[in-house]
Amino acid sequence: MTSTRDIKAEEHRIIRCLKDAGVRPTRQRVLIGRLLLDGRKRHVGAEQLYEEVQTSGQHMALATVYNCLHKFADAGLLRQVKNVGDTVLFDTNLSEHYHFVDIETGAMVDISPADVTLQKMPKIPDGFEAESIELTVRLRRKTTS
Amino acid sequence: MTSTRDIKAEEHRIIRCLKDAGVRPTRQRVLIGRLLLDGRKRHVGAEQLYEEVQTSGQHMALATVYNCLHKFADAGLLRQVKNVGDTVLFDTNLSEHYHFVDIETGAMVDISPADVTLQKMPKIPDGFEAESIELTVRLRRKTTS
DNA sequence: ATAGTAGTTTAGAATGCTTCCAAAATTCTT
DNA sequence: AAGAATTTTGGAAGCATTCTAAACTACTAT
Repeated sequence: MTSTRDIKAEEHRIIRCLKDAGVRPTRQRVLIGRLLLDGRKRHVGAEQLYEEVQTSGQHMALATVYNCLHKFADAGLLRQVKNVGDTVLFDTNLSEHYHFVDIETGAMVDISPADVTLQKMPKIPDGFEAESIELTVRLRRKTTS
Repeated sequence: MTSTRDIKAEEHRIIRCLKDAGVRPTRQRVLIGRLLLDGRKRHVGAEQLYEEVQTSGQHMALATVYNCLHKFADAGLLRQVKNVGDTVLFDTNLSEHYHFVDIETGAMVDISPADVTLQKMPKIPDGFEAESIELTVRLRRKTTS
């Protein structure tokens, strides 16, 4: 059971979090913050998040969900994941890590950097710097033949 | 100067190549084969290839370009690249390698597997097998400040 | 508090890449 | 050369995402 007081406390935490990140805490952003910035590590798409918002009883334009996600990502509260399918996903796990991706379902599972060692790294071309390193292992369900 | 005879020889090479891959060598596929299966390693999108076809003086529906690219990829003549931007690219380099991607332009440069060492690899989840391992280094142009 | 202003939200339209469609054309087989 | 199967085609449709311009809301200075 989540009391009204708990919700208020949670809201304050989110509002502080948003302000610290330089993001104006609007009603919509606080709600999305509550859904995404709760410590759970997950990979969300706009459409899916939109549905979660509806389920929570609130309404919000789909465009707003997109706006928020991008704003959060720009502010460093989320990370945009670019390796997968047709749809853009956002990752609540901000620490360095990599991904397994099920090519059937698109489901993603994190790979801890402890499980991978990039011993030798290629030389970055002159005039550039690495913005991110993405390692993705695509998985196929084994044929049980 | 490319003689008519050279073109015929090239065409035969492509036709054999397609047949060997189990792909019916239609006029359109042979033309695209001439453009893509010439040994050059590059990353092409449908729209771009469509323009190359036009430039070559031939006509072909855009849908056919998409069809061909997918058919070629299914047949193992090309490799679909999934890490980048909004647009699907196909890679003529079939050997194992990774990519630098300029986040501004989307331009890609191959990374030789000789330049990277994946010393330790994460354990593949039960019931799955790795279909591919993608390593992408996103590059930002250095701010010359 | 209040008014002003800068930033946000909104619904729906617009975009752009890709796929679908059903008819016409082409390729392979016999 | 005829038949069967596969491809091509142009345009329509689909879909995730972005755009738009008007209404609204959060902050700031009064």
